[in-house]
Amino acid sequence: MRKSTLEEVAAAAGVSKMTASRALRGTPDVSSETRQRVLQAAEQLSYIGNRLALSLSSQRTNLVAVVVPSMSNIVFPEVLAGISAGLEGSGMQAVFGISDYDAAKEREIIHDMLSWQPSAIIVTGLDQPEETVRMLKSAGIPVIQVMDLDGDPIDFNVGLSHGRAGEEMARALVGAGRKRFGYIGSALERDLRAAKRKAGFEKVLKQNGLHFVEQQIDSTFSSIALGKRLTTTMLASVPDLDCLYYTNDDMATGGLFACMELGVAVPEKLLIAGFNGLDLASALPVRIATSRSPRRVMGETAARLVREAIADPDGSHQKTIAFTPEITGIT
Amino acid sequence: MRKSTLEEVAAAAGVSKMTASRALRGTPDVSSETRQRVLQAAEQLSYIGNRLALSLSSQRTNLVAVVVPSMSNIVFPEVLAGISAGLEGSGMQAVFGISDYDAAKEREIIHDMLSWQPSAIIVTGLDQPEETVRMLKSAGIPVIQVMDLDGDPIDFNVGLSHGRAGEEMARALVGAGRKRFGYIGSALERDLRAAKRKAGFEKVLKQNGLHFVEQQIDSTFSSIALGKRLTTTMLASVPDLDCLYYTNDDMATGGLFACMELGVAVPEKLLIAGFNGLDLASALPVRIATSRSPRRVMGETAARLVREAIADPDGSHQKTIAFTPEITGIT
DNA sequence: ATGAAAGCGCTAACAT
DNA sequence: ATGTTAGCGCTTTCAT
Repeated sequence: MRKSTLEEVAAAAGVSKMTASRALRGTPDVSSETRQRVLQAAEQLSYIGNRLALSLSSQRTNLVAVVVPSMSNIVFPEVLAGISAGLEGSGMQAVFGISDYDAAKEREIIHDMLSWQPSAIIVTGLDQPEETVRMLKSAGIPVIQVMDLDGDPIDFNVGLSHGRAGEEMARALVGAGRKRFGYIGSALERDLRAAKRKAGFEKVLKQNGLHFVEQQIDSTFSSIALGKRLTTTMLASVPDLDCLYYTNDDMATGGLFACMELGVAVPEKLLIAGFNGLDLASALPVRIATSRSPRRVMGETAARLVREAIADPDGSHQKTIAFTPEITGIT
Repeated sequence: MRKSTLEEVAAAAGVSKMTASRALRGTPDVSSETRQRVLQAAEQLSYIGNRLALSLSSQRTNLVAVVVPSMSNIVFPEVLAGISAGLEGSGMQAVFGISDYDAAKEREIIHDMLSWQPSAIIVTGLDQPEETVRMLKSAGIPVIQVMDLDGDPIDFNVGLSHGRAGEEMARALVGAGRKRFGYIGSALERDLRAAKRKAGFEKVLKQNGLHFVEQQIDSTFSSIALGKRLTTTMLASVPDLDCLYYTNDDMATGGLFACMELGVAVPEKLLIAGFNGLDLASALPVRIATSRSPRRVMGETAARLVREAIADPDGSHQKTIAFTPEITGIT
């Protein structure tokens, strides 16, 4: 079955293209009788409007491009869900791209997405290289950078400070009396926000005359299995740690599982700390420490900024919205 | 900065639109000197081609629409990752939509996506209502239904039989000597594949003169927390079960955590069985039974079918590709 | 190797 | 309430 066009629908209804277009879009000034005929003709022909033509002609796509580093860590789908929910009812639609934590790929994907003429673009983090920044700036649409706060925003910024999150966690753990710290990480050269947390954490350790007694950083991405493996290894060589800080909750959960198998008492002997505040973490049979980040809300907030910026392009809007993660699991 | 057009690039390079277009796309018959001038002009103007115009004019978008029910269950991102990877290098690009396990929303999203004139469409499952099926059929593009096998495919089909997966799991558990079965589920009226697994499981139980001694089905979606809660409740009222079958691994993991807190020996006293074969499940300190489904490979396979169908639209292609889940964790 | 004309399917702007 | 004209930015086709 060939794709039918507006012209064919119009012909079938015995009206002009323009009238058919109006009827289909629900413009008020069409007689209800005519509208009926057009709708019926469209139905009859299984007509589906061509948005390429629509958007090219009307000069707006109502597309919101969103670029995240990964889909395999549940936090990003959660942000996306927040964005989608926040866009609901606005007539705008989110389109997602994955950069795989790769700056070059991110540049390419942003370029690709911009070629679809989105009405706004949401990207992850503030650490895009200069060339990408230039591209985003010259796109002439609202740019929202989400999830991080440590850096210079291009335009709008919704996120939290990962440096501070690391600091606060260290402060809380030191305050809880922990002294012999280890660090277990993954892909820090790519996951820059995780690196910022680690840096903040170390800074506070230093202020307290402490340091990481041992650290192990893998080059692959975070996963429960990796956290488990690295923890097993580390505890074999340095059994007297009393606190382990991880890239995130996935890694920390793996660490907890390792402890359970090894019979290490958590948190009495060893306190385990991650980041994110995943649902998984709070269901665990043993409590681990974590910083709860409002991922869905950040997505919803980014969507709200998009809507406001598009509804009133010349208005003066609040450019930065900061969130503070809440630390849980330390008793 | 206003968006620049091909015409402006051409003017800046002192050539016609057509020559500029050829140079930018790398058509062979352009003098390298001219090409240089055009590329430089484009660079200078931060030119980004307008794909709306490109696609409208050339009559192909190279878009592959993909509709999945959810993003909050990691299995779908995994399928998407497989699709994206399988499309790499083909010049085609995946675009994702989420139906929230809602047939009406799915219909709407498919309609929306079709209006972008994708070159192919991948949808989840075989249970679309008639109207949606009609829409897909009349789209005139390859349709690939993924993840399920139990039903009548519209066109291409890549998946596994969830009915059989349930049967096989029941067979294995009965074979392992389990007798007092319970079922813990969630949102079965929406997650039809989970319902098929349960039906297959019950069929085999019946063949063996057995049945679910107790079942608890919540109307919300699966999660670790929900599995934990339902399990705690069920074990309080029926403590003598020796096997619990769950919607999926998330629920089963919650069940395991409940058992750990209650001090119920897994699997000695109670065997816990899920579905999916998540990485999470294999990292658990205690082994649970599961059916490992090849999610990423199904995505890659769907992408392969898309490429083949588009490369050779009139060729005769294999229409159905079946996978068999592997059962693990039963000793 | 380069250019001119026509058109993809729709809507904005202006009639009537 | 309906129709006409022009044009969105690009590629296709046909010249040269």
